[in-house]
Amino acid sequence: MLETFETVSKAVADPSRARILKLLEGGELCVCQITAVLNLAPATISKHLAGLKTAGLLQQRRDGKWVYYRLADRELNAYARGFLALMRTSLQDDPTVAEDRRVLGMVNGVPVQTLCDQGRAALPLMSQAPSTCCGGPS
Amino acid sequence: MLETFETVSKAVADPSRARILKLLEGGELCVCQITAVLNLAPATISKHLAGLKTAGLLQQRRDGKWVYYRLADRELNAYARGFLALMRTSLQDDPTVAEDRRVLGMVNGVPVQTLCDQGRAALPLMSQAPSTCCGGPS
DNA sequence: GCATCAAATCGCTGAATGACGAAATGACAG
DNA sequence: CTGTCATTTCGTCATTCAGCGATTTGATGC
Repeated sequence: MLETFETVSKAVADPSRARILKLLEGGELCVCQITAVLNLAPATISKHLAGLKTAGLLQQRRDGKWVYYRLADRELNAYARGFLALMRTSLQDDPTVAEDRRVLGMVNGVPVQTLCDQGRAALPLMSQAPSTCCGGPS
Repeated sequence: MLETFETVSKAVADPSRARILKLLEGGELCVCQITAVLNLAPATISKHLAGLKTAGLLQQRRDGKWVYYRLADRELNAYARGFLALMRTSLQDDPTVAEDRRVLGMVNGVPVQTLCDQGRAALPLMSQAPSTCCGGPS
């Protein structure tokens, strides 16, 4: 029990994984969509998703070449349920989470296929790293 | 915000710190009492307590030579409040937490002064490590 | 003052973990 | 069957962190 609690809380206690959970509150997403929003290496995202799934926080669905993840709705252990509920009321006004949601909006405007092909370059305008274009730090 | 959330969730996501939080749900305790129950080095306990305090989960009170810690009731940030509430409904039936409560019962039967002097040796019977007395593993 | 003692801090070590690139997996198209 | 491509796994590196002993801090009492 303590072990399960530890697994779930450790899963939540990482900024990248917390961002993923907040992203998925809007509904299921393909791995490459999550990767585009968080702007991390696919291997890194994959490992985070595996950890969240192990903790019982996420469920998985395969559709052709793509794998979609969503917040667990059944099969969740008692602690996963509690933490997901807590997440839902947390970080609502966090700037990073808000920015992620904004980028997700752009990501949703692009077919998954295009996104997988081109990654962040597929997004309309403003992408890549927090860039210094148009007069960033000198 | 994400940073605060991370601090609080990381603070909770450790078995020893979770045990401390569960212990303090029964009311404030002196450092040496917590040390006796968890059976860890004082330095380790002190570091955990400092971390929990930094996260806004605990408050501190000095009484002579002793320092008492309790769950934060005011001054707690939004996340600390949420996590403390979650903790209260979690691990209620966990064996480790139950054992801790049992040991705490014995600790409460001993004056703090005696406890500080003798540590776990001050407890009535059954103490030290999960011992193998009376026919443990052969 | 000065000794005492609980607690906190410092410095260290071993283990766990986040991030990545490279290679393996597994589903699909031809 | 073979190639392609999204995802996962593997191996590695750098960082973080739990735990402890040694030392310092700070309040008490003589």
